[in-house]
Amino acid sequence: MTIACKINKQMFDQFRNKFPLDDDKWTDYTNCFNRMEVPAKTILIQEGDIPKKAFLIEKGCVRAWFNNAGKDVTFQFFFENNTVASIESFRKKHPSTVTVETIEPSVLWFIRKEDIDRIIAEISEIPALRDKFTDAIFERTFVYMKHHFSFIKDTPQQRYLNLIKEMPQIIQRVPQHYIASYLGISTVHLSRIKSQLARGKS
Amino acid sequence: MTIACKINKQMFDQFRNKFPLDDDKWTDYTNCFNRMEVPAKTILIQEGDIPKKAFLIEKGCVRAWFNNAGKDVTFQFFFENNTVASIESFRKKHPSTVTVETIEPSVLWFIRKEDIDRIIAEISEIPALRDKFTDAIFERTFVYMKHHFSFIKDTPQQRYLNLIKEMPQIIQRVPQHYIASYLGISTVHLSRIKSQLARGKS
DNA sequence: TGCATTTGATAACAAATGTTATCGTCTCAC
DNA sequence: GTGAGACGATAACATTTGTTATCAAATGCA
Repeated sequence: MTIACKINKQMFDQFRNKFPLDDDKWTDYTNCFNRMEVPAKTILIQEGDIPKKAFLIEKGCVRAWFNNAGKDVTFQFFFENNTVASIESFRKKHPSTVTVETIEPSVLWFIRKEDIDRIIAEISEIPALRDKFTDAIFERTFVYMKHHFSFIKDTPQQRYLNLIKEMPQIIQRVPQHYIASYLGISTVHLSRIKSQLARGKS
Repeated sequence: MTIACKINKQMFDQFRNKFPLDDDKWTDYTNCFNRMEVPAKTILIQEGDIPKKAFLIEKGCVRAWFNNAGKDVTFQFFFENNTVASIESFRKKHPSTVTVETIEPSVLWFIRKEDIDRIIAEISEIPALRDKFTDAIFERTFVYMKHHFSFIKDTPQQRYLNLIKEMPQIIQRVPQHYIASYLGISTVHLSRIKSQLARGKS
């Protein structure tokens, strides 16, 4: 099921100029990534396990979800070039509170936690890269802040409109009941919102 | 209205052992903080302005809120020993998207952005302190993640119960309509939740 | 002290949202 | 192919939540 190899790293070329590293280090780091192709509904991280890997998506899409009173609640979606990790588990060494699962057949690059830790430790000594890392964490924080904002102030319809504005592809690629739980509403209500919008526009 | 001074830094002693710094640096850093006493409803950061200061609360409480279609929506509460800053504005040099305002008469210590930037740059060269800083950002991220979780999966009543569990003091110290908007519900509904809980328990 | 304002509870009604059930379409494994 | 299950729309009804209005108590300020 999993086909891993260490060749064909041209996928990473698009990121090359973003990291001021010499070629040796670059090769070292990109060599930590292993390619894998998996079908839809493959579980990458299991809720309750301590995750040992993070993933970069070359092709496909992925969701993070958790079980709430028997129902599955989707927490986040990931698409091409997103990195997927249970950052809270990585940081706190707790079991993951979410399951991470492919939605489509996907091409992923995985990297082991030991390697991530080493790379972070190394780049933290280089101010420019350390700042990049800090920026990345802040960006993630701001995304969640924005979600918090949105849940406090917006109606479900507005949240839906925001979502299709920010991730238009989501409509085509993600089953609607995942989107509904991500928005915190029932599938029936999402369906109603869609038909309202369709009627309103015609 | 603002009484600032540079003496009486014993307030900071409680944090002394958390920071592996020599005494000179410690004095340098704590000297960047200025004490101020302000009445309730003092605006510390104005929505739309580029904030120049951050605050540490010695005594009192503070809320961050923003204007949404004419209504004020409370985003976050702060109590003793919390630090208050518009981190997104600091990081991105954007105008603040929230107003920060005292709820009670408060004793605060403020620090200027230039000083923060210098201190962060300096401690980033010391691995132990750099890690503390990174941890702090992650912690903030996890708090917002938890909020996001909660809005997706919990009812308003559950969110209210969570809140009084995590910040019991909030009930005594914060007007209920601020709490309602923080929970994303109307004041009437919060009132109903409270009376339901009271009836259920008796 | 006394008055204006803020705060909070409650009722009545309106609107939003959830639940359950049904149906048609689509997809995918065999 | 084909049959089971996944998916999405819709209806009918139940429940939750919001809105507006009213009142009483608490609070702050002149």
